[in-house]
Amino acid sequence: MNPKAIESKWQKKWTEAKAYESEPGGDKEKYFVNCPYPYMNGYLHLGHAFTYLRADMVSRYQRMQNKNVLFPFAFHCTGTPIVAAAQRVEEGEKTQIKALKQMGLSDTLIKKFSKPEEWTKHFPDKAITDLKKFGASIDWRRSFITTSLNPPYDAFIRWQFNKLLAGEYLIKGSFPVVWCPKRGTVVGDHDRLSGEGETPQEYTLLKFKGDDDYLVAATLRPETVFGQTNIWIDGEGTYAKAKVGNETWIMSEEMPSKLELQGHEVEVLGSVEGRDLIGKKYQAPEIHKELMVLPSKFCDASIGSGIVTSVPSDSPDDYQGLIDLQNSEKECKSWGIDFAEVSKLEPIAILDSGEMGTLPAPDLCKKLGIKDQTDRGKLEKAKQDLYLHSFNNGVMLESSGFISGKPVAEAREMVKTKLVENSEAIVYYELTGPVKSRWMADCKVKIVDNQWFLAYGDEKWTETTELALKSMELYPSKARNQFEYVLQWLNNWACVREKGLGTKLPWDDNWVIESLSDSTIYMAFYTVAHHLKDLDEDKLTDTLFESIFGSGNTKEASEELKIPQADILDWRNEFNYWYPYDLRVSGKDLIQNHLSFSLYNHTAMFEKEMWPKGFAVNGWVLVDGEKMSKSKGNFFTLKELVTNYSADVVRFTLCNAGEGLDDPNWELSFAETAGKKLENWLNFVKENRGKGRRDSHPVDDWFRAIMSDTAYKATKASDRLKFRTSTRLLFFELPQYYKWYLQRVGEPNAEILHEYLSMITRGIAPVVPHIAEEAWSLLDEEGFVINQQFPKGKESDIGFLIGEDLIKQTLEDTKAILNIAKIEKPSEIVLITSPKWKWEAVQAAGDLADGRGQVKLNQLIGSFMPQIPNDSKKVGAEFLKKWVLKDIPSLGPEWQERYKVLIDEKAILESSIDFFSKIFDCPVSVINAENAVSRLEPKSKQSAPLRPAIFVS
RNA sequence: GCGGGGGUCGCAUAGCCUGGCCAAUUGCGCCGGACUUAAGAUCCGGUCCUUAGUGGUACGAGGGUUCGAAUCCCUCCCCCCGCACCA
Repeated sequence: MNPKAIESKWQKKWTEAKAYESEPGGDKEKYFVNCPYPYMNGYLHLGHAFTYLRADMVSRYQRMQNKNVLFPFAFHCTGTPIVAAAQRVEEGEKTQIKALKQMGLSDTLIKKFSKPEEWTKHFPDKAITDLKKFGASIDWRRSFITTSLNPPYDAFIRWQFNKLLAGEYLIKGSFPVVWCPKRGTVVGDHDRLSGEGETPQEYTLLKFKGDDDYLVAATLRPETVFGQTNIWIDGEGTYAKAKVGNETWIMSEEMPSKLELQGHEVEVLGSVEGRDLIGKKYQAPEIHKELMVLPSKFCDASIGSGIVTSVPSDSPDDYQGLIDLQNSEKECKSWGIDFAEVSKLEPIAILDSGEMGTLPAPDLCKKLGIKDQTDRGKLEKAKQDLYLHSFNNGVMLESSGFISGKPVAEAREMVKTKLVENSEAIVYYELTGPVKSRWMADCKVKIVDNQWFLAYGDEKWTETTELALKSMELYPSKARNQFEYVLQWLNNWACVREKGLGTKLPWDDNWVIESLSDSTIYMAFYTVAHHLKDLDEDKLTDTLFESIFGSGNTKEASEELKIPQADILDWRNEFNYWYPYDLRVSGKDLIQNHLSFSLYNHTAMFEKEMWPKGFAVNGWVLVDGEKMSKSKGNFFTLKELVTNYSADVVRFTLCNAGEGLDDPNWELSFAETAGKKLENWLNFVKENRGKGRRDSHPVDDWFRAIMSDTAYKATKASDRLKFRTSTRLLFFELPQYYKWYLQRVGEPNAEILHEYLSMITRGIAPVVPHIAEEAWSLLDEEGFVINQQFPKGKESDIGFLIGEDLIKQTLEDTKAILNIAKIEKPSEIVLITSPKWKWEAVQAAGDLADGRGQVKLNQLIGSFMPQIPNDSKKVGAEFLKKWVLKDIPSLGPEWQERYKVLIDEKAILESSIDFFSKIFDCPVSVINAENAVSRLEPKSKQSAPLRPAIFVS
């Protein structure tokens, strides 16, 4: 039977049996697992599949641990990408249309994709089909899409935001964004032709007061105002004169429009030549000294404000610029400035930067041997080094007024605040580098007013959230470090947008709630989604949601909304039954936003008992060690993979790809051979079911112990979501033991064989449910395998396994020796077990060992030599030295444990003489070294406990 | 730069937290054998070097702690993820 047929057969049966439709109640413990819904601008791909498979495996595993499991799923449509893509289709943009064509969409269909609604219909439908074929154990009744296209969800989000506002988790403010002036929109990283990663950077724009105008200069280091000596300007450049508020400012020609975007009223009055400003004096902020305007070459009228304040003590550029002028009277004359006055200017020490001293810029310029201000390479480096060093180590000196004694980092904020309060400066933003939008325009910084923020920066809220994190289980536990860091670092999050799909802000419908903010507590919505689907829109009110999820009174809600109170109570109970969720499975990239946001919002919206119980994070799927990407041609959709390989093969390969935080690796070679492996298992079950002998064999117990041990380990691994480990144990390692078992007993015991078949079938069911189900039916077992118990077992103690290990080891050693000796067909094999005194020696050593496992040689020899038979004294001393002291004291507790029990090696080996003779096809005998004579004697000296000497000829 | 996770015998993976049955798991690949007209599949054996056995070298590089280090500590090199208004 081909795997596809098997898969659809069982999928149909599961659906008919409503195997995954979860209802609250019953005696079982509940388990609620979920994963982030996918964004619906394309088909599900390998990356999605990995995370969803993990959730699915957990769901199946927990079900097999006798729990009532809920695993729901939904689809995300909020935000700009769908709208933007639809817009591009509308405009007939070629790359967008080509992309859709590559997805296999017809031309007529693509035309429909100019409407966002079409995306939100088409892709979720396909995703459901794909996931069903993938064998996902999802309760589809509870599915939904986000945004105002789905009224119940829309209303749910409105309730959330009203409640957040009431709880003062939402605050209002302004916010700098990267802005495309051409398109009039915010430009995220993926909307850029160049300049990815560049962001708005906050500067302090210093104002220098003149007679009837101001010069403005942007600085990153406002604390250095105390060291200002002059003002730099581009003598060759042209500047703009503009009215800003009630003042007249002189600045670069680019700047008025930037200021305007940043919320200032600006009117350009005319222009000023840089040359005309040189030699003039302006009053510097904070220090209120008159400073002269001087020309420089590093100043560029097209960058920033085109004007720079000069702090030669701490800025290499400024220092070098000053030195250059002071070195050239001629240069000064040509600009018409007073050379004598320029010569008097000296760096003013303002901060102690530790090992770089109090005048770091001059020192550094001299040290690096900078020629002049055109020596850009060296100057840039000096600037970089100095900036970081001062920020991290600098402490302000006495000369720096009210901030003296403060570290630079603190002083910077204080100075900035004071200057702004005194109207001697404003806060101003520049991009960290040039950004070009996809609409070919140079981007600028815009200040968005009236922006709403989720106050993730709030200390109290963060504290509560940290508490929530503490109570959570994380998989793998290593991920906790990252979470702890993120909670510290998260700042207020701008949570509304001017454009895109989504839910309108309840109190201001000019704003749409942003996509990361409308997906923080929706796991709660799953619990009742199917009940709210057909409710009239006018009943979807805050009252309703508050009575289901919050502290609302159900009777009052019932009267107000004309919904039977029993219904509301049912819904409320269902929420209380499933919530909180036990586990959310996600990619590790969501730690720093979505998962943390979700935690914050849970603490804001729900009582402590409803806070999430677990997060599992995983890496990003690689394909044969490479990142998956469309351009590399290794981009696979879930659909094509399932079509090409079958669901179980994809599941098996993905499960084998990796676990933990590391990036899982999809191996094509594994995928190619996985189908065969699974088929072999089915065949194996078919051939072996009902077989086996009825009587018992000494090795049976050993294999039972191994099976139990394997089951125990597999359960432990699965509890930690390590399904690869668990599958390897059951599907790859246990069969290795089984092989050995067969080799030893010839025919397996019937009961054991059945347990073996059943155990592996149940054990692999979370990973490859279809094949497992088929195998289960071949075993003539009752019910679905997906509802059976996952294999249970217990850890077996070493003592129990030791005998079989001895045989295995001896077999391997014998083979190795034959190999080395190049004996193809031995005529005789004698296994010589170690004499009793050697055992006693090893045990004595164990007894004498101190806490760290150390044994003193003379002590051991002294106490033990008398017990050694006379004829063995010499050998005995050697043995003690070589074996006991070399190995025993240096080996750990487990090793010592092994030798504690005196086992009868001879009996064990004798019981397997038949086994050995069959393998080597020659007579095999076992003797104790004490009885070794003539030709066997020399060899017998090599015998050691659990390591018999082996004589071959 | 900052924060997090990593680097293991051709490739991929386990082991590391809690040091000692660790020349180190498992899958793939490769080599040899059986079966077969042949191929595939399957099964068996091998896959660091050396040796009628217990040796050497080796877990990114270099130091350190220890009787003992893949495992603990330090330094360096390299790879991945994230650094925000974006799903």
